[in-house]
Amino acid sequence: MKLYVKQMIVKALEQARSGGELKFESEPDIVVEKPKGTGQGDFSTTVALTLAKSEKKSPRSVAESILKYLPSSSADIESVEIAGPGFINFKMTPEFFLERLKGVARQGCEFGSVNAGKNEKILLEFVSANPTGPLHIGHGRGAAVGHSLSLLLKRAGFDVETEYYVNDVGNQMNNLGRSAWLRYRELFGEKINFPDDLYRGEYVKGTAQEIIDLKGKEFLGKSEEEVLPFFREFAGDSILNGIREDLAVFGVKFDRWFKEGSLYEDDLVGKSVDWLREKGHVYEKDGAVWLKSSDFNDEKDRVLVKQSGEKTYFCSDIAYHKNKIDRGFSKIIDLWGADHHGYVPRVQAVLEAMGYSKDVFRVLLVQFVALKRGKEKVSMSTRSGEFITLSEVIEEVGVDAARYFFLMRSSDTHLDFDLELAKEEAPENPVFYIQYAHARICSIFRNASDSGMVVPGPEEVDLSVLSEADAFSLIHKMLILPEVVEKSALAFEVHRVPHFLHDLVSEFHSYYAKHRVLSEDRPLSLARLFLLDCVRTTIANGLSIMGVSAPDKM
RNA sequence: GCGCCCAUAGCUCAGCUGGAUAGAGCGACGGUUUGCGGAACCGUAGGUCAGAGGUUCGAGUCCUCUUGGGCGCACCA
Repeated sequence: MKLYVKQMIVKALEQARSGGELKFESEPDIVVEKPKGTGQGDFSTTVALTLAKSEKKSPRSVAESILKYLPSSSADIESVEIAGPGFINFKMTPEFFLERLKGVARQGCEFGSVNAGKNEKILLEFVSANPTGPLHIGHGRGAAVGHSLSLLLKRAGFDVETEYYVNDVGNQMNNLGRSAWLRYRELFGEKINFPDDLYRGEYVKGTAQEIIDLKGKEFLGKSEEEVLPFFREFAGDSILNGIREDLAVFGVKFDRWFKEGSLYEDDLVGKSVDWLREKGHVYEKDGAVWLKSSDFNDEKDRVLVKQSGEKTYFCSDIAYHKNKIDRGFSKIIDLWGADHHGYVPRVQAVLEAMGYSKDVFRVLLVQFVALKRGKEKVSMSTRSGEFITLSEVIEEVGVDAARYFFLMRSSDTHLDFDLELAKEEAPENPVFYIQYAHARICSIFRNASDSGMVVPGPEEVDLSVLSEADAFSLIHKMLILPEVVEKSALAFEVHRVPHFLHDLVSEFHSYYAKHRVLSEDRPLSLARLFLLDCVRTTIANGLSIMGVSAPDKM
């Protein structure tokens, strides 16, 4: 929609230049926006202000030069005028908006899709929590943001795949196996002094019980060495299955679950090290193998292979990221908890050492979630294993509210998640505010069909009876969705979607309160039904990006 | 000590590549319905955009410093 105005300005600028009135060399950035104030038209541009300096003229006189070459009125434009320090304001005709409104109905659930991504292949990795314990609320934020981001990017025309990286090797898995083994013996009555550095959470007892149910006392009396492989794998699989289930309940699915272990099966890890060594980025010191990451903006060098001969987590991560790029993605995006930010330069360094372009890899950091119950902070201590799990939160507040709350804030600020507010079916709860609007519209449709009226199609509806300013304001708002999708996708900022929806819905409720939809005036009723159907579509499409349902009734 | 993130109304937060008078929600106060869902609507109060410099025609937005908070600085994953 703005593009249309922008193109007009571009044309006018070109003409003004060939007419000798302006002398800019390269086309300036043209900002077109919806003015905040009333009486400032439907669109506004600041080009004249931007150009003023290089043209060595006052902004207003630049604006006047541009204005000469703009159509002062047409089928789409009602008027163009200069305002304030040099803004050029456009007022559009009703037909301009009404035609585009019909477009919303024609596009239906496709409305809001754009092709800004041009089918670029993106791999989005998120959650990727170690299978050493159930997902907690922080992972929930990552899951909601990651999944919605994938939906958003798809809507914006990217070819997106999602992936969960399963860290199924290494020390933590050994610790998990050992924890299960100790709990197993404990369940048979042995007195265990449970070490602090192992997993103390209740869930490990559950896993131990599962093993007993399956294998009985088969392992009793054996050495840790003997039983560890079984316990490690069993516990890991059991917990991973739990994670899968939790995510499924949350509506989050992955295209692929990528196991760290598979990198070792194909020796991709060893090959990556060899390859880096050939390039001269690897050296040996103190019996370990190091990467010269300090050559690539990392603060110091990093160990790839420990003295013990074991490879570090970083080492397999190198192979993993190389593998991702080799699979043909032009962009790989990782969503990490903010506590991993120190790890970013390291991965960037190694990818650069490997010769990949800097902007292939992008990390999005998601800040912490503080759980609250009203004013009270709910303490979360991972050490004791006493944290609130994602599934507990979902159980308490529901999928829709949980997802909405995770998505409503910019992910680079801390999030206060208020359990009381999220589960309240009250006006304070923003999820219900939006869903309520959708249900309300559906309810009007039900009433309409009771009196023999159906929402008309875009080809048959007569919208000329829509004249109130509120309707046009509502239409303008709806038509912004494609821009919201494009901009938030390019910025990787999902939170703009719920903010847009909240604004839109607020205008709808206000319209509803002022203008009765169903009345004796049949043509007007039909036109308003059509208008609301488009609002409904817009709400539903927006909610679908968030993975939140759009209910017909509540 | 070094590095990253954050600081906007009483609270929780928006503010898109710098643009017109800084916006919502909640909370507070007051109002609206014998009609389409009152889970709603309308109004009032509430701000030195942490502080100080700087760049600019123009700064909440960009730069520097200070203060305050979060996080990270492993041969853990």
